[in-house]
Amino acid sequence: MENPRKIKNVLYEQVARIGKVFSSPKRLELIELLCQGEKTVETLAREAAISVKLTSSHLRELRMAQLVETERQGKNIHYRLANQSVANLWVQVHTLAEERLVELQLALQKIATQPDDMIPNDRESLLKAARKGEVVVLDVRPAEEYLAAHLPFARSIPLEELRQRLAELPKDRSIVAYCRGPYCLMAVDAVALLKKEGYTARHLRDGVAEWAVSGKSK
Amino acid sequence: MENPRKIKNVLYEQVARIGKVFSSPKRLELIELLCQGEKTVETLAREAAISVKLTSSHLRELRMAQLVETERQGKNIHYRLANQSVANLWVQVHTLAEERLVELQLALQKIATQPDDMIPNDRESLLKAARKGEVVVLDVRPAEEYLAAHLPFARSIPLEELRQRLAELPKDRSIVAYCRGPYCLMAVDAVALLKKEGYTARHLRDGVAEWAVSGKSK
DNA sequence: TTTATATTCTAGAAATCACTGGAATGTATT
DNA sequence: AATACATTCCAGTGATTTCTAGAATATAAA
Repeated sequence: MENPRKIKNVLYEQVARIGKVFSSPKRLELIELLCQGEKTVETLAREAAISVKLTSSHLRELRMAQLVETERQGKNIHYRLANQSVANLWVQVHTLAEERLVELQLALQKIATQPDDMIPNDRESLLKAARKGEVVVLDVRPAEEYLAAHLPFARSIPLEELRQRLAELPKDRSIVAYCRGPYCLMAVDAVALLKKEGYTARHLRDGVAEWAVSGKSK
Repeated sequence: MENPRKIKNVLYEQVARIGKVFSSPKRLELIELLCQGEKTVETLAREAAISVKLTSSHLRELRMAQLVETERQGKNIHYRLANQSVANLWVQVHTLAEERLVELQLALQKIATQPDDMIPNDRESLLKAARKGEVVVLDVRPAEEYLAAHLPFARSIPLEELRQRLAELPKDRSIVAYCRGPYCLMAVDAVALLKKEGYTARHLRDGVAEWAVSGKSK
């Protein structure tokens, strides 16, 4: 048996490899995007608003920590999370951050313009209402992300197409929009647009990854 | 409303503050120690085998990320985790690391000398056997850690005292020892000692923090 | 075969981090 | 009041990280 101290050092160093991945804001944003489904480097770069080169080097870190897998499809390389635990860990980390960091709580308050716009996280009753058709659950993310995974009973109208496709939505029922999660502004924008057009609309704070942690996504 | 990109940057930067804490091997070890209960700086330094100064500076990082709380008791300052979510996150991080990193799996194999020494993680049946008194669940951590929290039905004999207190243990029943978790060697040592002395002994891979994640610790 | 496209690799600059030693702070003991 | 003890703060050094720019690679299209 080797020196116990050396063995321990190896163990904690290995765990720290995972922690390191979650220590950079840009990488966190890439992970959140990958929680929405597999994406190419170019797409990730565009959606995270950073250069392709920088995206590639952050993805390299994710690869070296075995947290993503890649697959070449023609000219593009598609990245996806290695498994559901990675998405779960992202949710745990940002949830803990929201619990503990006042600065984050304050920044989040800036997003939710009116408090009434956000519905409480009572998943059971939302699910029930959605099943009965009392509310329309609206996924405003890009169509590919909806196809990769979406909440039960959700309909897809990407934010970009929402203005033209308003007619598809009923005015006599409450609309609940959601997007990638609490740091995504698409659902907020969707609600603002819908309310201006005379709809009853609120938005859901959580995205698919957050729901999955509670074991209710589809 | 401000520039959405700037708001997002603030959000991810804040979450990264939490991630950064988990990106250093020494800090991870300190967190694991704090999962066992509150401790002084000196104790943490000794148990993590690093200098008090370095311990203090790592604890400073934990404090600045609001993940620990401190309380002065006489000459000493006691550190404790801010809440259970911090311990849960540690468990999630090391579990993911064990899932994904071959290097970690290999290093862990070096610890568990004989595979039979470790019992499978069937918590229900262990609990049942412990309740009936068919097995003795033995906590070999220091007494303070046992007092802070321990598994149901567990008895405390710190590893240091085990040799002198062997008589307290029955030879006709199976003994299941546990310690701080999978990276702690105390339970392994305890089992080695017990087997040499003619006891039937195995060890539990998980510690209190790992059990708490499944909601079964006391 | 040439050209365009998507991605990675390499090198370098600026910022940050881990760690060490010395000084400072705050509490308990004498 | 003086001393000892536990802990933190500060300054400095070497290592690491983030990001940018240029070169290299691999595939698809012409």
